[in-house]
Amino acid sequence: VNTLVNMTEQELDDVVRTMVDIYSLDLLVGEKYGIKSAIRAERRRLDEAERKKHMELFADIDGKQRKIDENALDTLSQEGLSVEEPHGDNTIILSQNHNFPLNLNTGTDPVLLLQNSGHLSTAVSGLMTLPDNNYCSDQQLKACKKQKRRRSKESGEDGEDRQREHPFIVTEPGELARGKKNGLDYLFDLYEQCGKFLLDVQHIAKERGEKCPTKVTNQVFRHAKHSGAGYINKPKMRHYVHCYALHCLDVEQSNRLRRTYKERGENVGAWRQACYYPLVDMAKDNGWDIEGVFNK
Amino acid sequence: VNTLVNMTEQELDDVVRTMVDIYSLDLLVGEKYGIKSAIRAERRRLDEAERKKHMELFADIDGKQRKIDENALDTLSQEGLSVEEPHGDNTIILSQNHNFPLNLNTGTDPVLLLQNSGHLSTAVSGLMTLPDNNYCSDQQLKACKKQKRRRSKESGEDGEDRQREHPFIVTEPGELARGKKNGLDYLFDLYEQCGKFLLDVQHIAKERGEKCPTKVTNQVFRHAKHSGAGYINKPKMRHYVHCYALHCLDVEQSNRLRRTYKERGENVGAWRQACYYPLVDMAKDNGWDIEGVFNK
DNA sequence: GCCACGGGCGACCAGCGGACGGTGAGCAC
DNA sequence: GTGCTCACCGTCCGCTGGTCGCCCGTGGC
Repeated sequence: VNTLVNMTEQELDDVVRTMVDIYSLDLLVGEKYGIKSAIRAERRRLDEAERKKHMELFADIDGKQRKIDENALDTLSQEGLSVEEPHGDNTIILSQNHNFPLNLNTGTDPVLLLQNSGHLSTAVSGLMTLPDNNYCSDQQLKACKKQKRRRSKESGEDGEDRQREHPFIVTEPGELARGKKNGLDYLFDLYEQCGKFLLDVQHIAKERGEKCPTKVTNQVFRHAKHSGAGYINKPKMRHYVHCYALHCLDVEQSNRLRRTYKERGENVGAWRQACYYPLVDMAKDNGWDIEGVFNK
Repeated sequence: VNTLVNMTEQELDDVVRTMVDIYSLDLLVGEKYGIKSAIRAERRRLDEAERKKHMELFADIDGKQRKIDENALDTLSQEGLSVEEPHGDNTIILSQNHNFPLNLNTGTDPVLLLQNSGHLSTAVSGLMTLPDNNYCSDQQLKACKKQKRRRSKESGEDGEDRQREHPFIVTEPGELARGKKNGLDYLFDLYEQCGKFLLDVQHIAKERGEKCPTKVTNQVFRHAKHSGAGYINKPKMRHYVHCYALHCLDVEQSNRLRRTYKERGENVGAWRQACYYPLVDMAKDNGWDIEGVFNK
């Protein structure tokens, strides 16, 4: 409990990042398991250890408070552990809450935070009208992140009470949907956006030396929503995945399908169904040769 | 809804397997999302569709029952869908419950199953002393898999009421632990076994064209347990992960550490802690050169 | 025999991946 | 205006990955 404690935060971050990378390799080789998480855990443990030391200094000034402080710290750091994920929230401004060891405030509305500390220091008061706050003190802040927050109006795409998106219709490539409908080009664009949001999340995670998703996870959807892209949601994106896949694997065929189905006046559901078959055929026909198509 | 239905199970399996592989590539390139699951879903949908057709033939014979049959089927097939995973259970005998579409019985004690049907047909009786049975009928058999089962006595490693494993002590390489203790060589052997179980699970999954884990998942632990390796469990394996990692990355250093700590008479906890530092140093020192060590 | 230590692993939890189907928007007439 | 089609996405669910701490095995005395 010495070498590491003497390292700077930056050094630790590097170490963790490197270990993470080693770990991935590890997995690919299929030999060993979990260095990454071990290191992450260790890092957190050490962070806490350091914090504790600092606290002890404080405590020495006020001996009586000491026990309490330490308990509080334990609780908090435990919270800190379980927070890891929600980091992703509110991170549109990429370089904001960087090396903040305890990320309790990160992603929490500043106003609410103030409320909380106030309440906590004065005892569980009856003044609290917000049920969430009650829960917060009861459950030791566990649910704070779930708090409703005002719509972030980052990059224009705002929208007040978020209406349901217009349904998709089968459009041929380049065609704009008429009436209150959305076209398939727009649908595919949503996937591109999703990809961008994934990159965002990955960068943020790497920057923090934390768990870094390899695919579009719930967290990515959350990030998208908080970044103002409320029109992106899991059920929808999952629904049309394979359509987008076809589009990526074989634009020609995808386009042909779109034209055919538009011509026939089929609805989106039918088109969506139809997208399975070329994919399956593709897989069946040349099993492995398809790889080439994927080289971006 | 024709091309695919005409394919044999075998063909479908191939297709799915291929699609799965494409999907992995997909992820690596970081371009698209979820073909695999789409195909899996589609496959299930088709399976069900076929089943339904069969049922309709049955139903035509007894028109009155038809509605009921279909409802039952819906419920059951829904069950079937969510079961996917537990497939892994009881699979030590690889070729036993193969193409069983609804695996409700799979992994359930035959005796208990009998009890269930009896009770279900006669109403919720007061004879039931097993609380689980109640739950079973209430929750439409959802919890049956959770039922305690008699210990499978596959490959010798039996053990009646499974005692807690002896604690580990720090041993030097090759040294057998004295008294009621286990040595570190044994610990590392557990990880090797874990790796074997992972391979098992992967093979089984591939064989079935189903989700195939890339690392040691809960399912692998389950498989290990059901295969008679009850002495392997998640908390333990996770606890010592990084020790095993060190052992794999640098046996020399790992061995040295073991000797030192044995000499000093340190306990396992201290040794475990100590295993972090060489790893971190390793990562710190030559960031990327460590890759070489991983080439098996 | 008895006690104190320390660690094995049962059981818990948040959040994940995945899925369904009720609203309610939308267009045709 | 009216009706009825259909698909968007709120909301659910079985698990998973990750963790904690109780219980009890264990060795020293």
